Amino acid sequence: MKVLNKETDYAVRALISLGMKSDGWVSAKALSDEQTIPYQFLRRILQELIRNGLVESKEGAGGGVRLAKEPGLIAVAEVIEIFQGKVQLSECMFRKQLCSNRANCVLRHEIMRIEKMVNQEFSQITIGKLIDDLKAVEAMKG
Amino acid sequence: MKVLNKETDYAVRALISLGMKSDGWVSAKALSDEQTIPYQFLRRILQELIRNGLVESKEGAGGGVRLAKEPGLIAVAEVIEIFQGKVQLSECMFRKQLCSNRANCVLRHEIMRIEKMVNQEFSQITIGKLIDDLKAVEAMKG
DNA sequence: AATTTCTGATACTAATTTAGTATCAGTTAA
DNA sequence: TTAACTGATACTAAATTAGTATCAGAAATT
Repeated sequence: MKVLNKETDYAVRALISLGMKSDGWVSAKALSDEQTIPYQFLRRILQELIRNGLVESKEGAGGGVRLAKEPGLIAVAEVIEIFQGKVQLSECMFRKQLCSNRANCVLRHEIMRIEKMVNQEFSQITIGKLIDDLKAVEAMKG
Repeated sequence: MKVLNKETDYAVRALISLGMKSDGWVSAKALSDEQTIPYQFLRRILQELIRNGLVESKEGAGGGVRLAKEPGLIAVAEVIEIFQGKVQLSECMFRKQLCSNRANCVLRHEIMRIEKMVNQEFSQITIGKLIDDLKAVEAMKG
């Protein structure tokens, strides 16, 4: 059971990398090389991040992308939602056969609780936090 | 982002159904009809549940399957693990580029915490509990 | 003005996973 | 001996995920 797919994975890595370079525009090519993410794939991912306001871009030579917000304001939950949609159960688990009244369905209730929990957790992990953690690890290594 | 796939979904439904019939063997055919689960698919799912000791079977005419344990001792977590494997992150998120020391990797640590949490929650939801919840809902409907 | 370096948009193919089907051998009850 | 079952396993189809390709247009550089 894989929690994060490649898009989310690459997106988070790209966001971390962008967050660590505070100045100027970074080209998709440069990012792709640095993080060894397939170039065209990364382009599409960046475009999606741009559409969703996490990243902004500048066209033309010397252009590129950069974070559109403080790293501390970008939660991993947002990234997951962009590329994988909201966490949800199999739609059929609580169907007719077992539970004719969806609204009152206790089972459904149970799992929505878990979903909410997971979402809250991922909301608290921001790109900024990941960068800090990374720096801490780097520092320890000396 | 789908948490449960069809196999898990069908498996849970089958287990609930079996748990509600306390007596005798139920044929895959009967279960398939009752829960409208594709017969051959259900057969494979049941075989997997049998291999994993959640269900036991009797061959031949008049045979079928039944729970091998108390419903209260079968956790949804087990079922998920059988059909979808342990919850895990994308393997690549914490690779070389970002974190050369997997063992000490703080990021990894973060998400393993969430995984553990989810697992604990799913461990507490047993087939027995689901059956009780279902009965409560049925009773309310009058 | 022409060229190069970049993004925007979007269509496409390939690989993998998930869902579902089919078949045959063997077991048990009637 | 036949019908109703499971055991094992190979197969196909559909959907999703991963990755590629292409063309148009924008800005910096020459």
